[in-house]
Amino acid sequence: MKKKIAEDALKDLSTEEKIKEAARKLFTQKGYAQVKTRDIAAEAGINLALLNYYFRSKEKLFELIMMENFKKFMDGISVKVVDEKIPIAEKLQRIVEDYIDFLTKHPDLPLFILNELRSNPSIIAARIDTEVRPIRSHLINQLQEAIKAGTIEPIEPFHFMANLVGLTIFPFIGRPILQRVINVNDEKFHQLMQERKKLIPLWINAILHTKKNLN
Amino acid sequence: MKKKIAEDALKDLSTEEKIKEAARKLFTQKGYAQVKTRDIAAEAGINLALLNYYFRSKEKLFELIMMENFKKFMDGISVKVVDEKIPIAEKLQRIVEDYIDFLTKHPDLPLFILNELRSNPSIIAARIDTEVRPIRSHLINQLQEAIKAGTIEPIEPFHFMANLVGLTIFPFIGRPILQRVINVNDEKFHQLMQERKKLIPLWINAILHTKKNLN
DNA sequence: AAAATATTTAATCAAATGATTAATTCAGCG
DNA sequence: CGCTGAATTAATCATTTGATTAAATATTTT
Repeated sequence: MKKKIAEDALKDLSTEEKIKEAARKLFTQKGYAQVKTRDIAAEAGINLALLNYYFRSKEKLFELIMMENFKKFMDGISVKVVDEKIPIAEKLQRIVEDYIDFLTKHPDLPLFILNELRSNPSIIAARIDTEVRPIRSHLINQLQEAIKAGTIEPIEPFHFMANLVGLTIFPFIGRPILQRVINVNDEKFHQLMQERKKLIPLWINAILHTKKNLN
Repeated sequence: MKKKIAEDALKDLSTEEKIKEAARKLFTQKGYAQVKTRDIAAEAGINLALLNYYFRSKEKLFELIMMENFKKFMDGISVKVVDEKIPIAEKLQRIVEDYIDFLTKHPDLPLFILNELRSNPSIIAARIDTEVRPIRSHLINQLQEAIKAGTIEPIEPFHFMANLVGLTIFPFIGRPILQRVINVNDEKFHQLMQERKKLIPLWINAILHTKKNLN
């Protein structure tokens, strides 16, 4: 019964949770094939057999992490967006702000999801239909109403969505390249991401008022 | 000596080239760890031992593909951009058009590079310094001159670059999600990408004329 | 405390995987 | 042809890797 003096960072967790945390970290960072069960065991500081004892197999454990990650990713999008009847400009501000906060906390998630989606389209595909479509349709409807009302210029919903998501997520995905090319340190990077919370809505707004968006 | 009647698509190549092509396809699509040497041998239609005979090891072969991919990725950026003294608006048109054509031909490259860069920062880092910096500095210089001249509103070079690259590349990276969320078929997708050749420069231009780009 | 149950460990297994070897076939050349 | 080196093959090796087992330890229940 040695008293553990704040030993291994967050490691006063149960064995099961230690394994899951280690798996989450490694899988999310490197993907399924790159991570060996022994890596997870080492990272969690537990015996290899315990992984199978608690989670039956590497694949089962991965699927668990996968689903949790995907849920996280989706929740990051959907919060506070669906029901409220606020104007689109203000809604964009909230979406972008929330999602940049989210990406700051989970910078590895987008690449994980994109990779998973490429190598395993079917599993995630279904969840997109059920979980993302509602949000999309709500937002896109609002967009199209604004177009009809003449408030903004016509634009393909695909372009609108690609721009919104691209402007928000890409800096985090492309961070290693961008930061090196433009020569920006970590502190400056985060400062810039905070700026983008205000700037992206402005830019999207500018885009939505640019003529000749169609044809 | 059976006459091969246009047998296996592009497979009148030498054995060495067959292996390389198979490796390029699989590595670029799935990454190093997911691809087994036996997969490459099968895809190339050759005996497993030939892989080591020609390329010594899986790792050597991967590094070769890696470097070629990276070079491709960089050439995609740098063409026609550096020296010419054309105005920034027109230069953007060329960059975007060239790069969308390039991405249409090599849609798997961005994700490959981003993954490689995350798991292996050092190797590629050096090449960014030598190969990308010159282009960057030229383009950024031109941007900052335009800002000084009052032609465009002030903007952080990082934001400018992230927006340009993000708007151009992200639709290709996020294609599986976007296409499903917005419900766009493959033909429509390519049509939209062609549209973006004209639209992205317009949008960037709108962004560059948005006030309060800096806090 | 004793029994029962849950957790943990060390050792080992079987399959997968990267690599090598030795033998065989092929191609060019005198 | 018959020789020579390159190309190819089948078989095998050694290591890695996911998984299992049986024994040991800890915890809970009675």
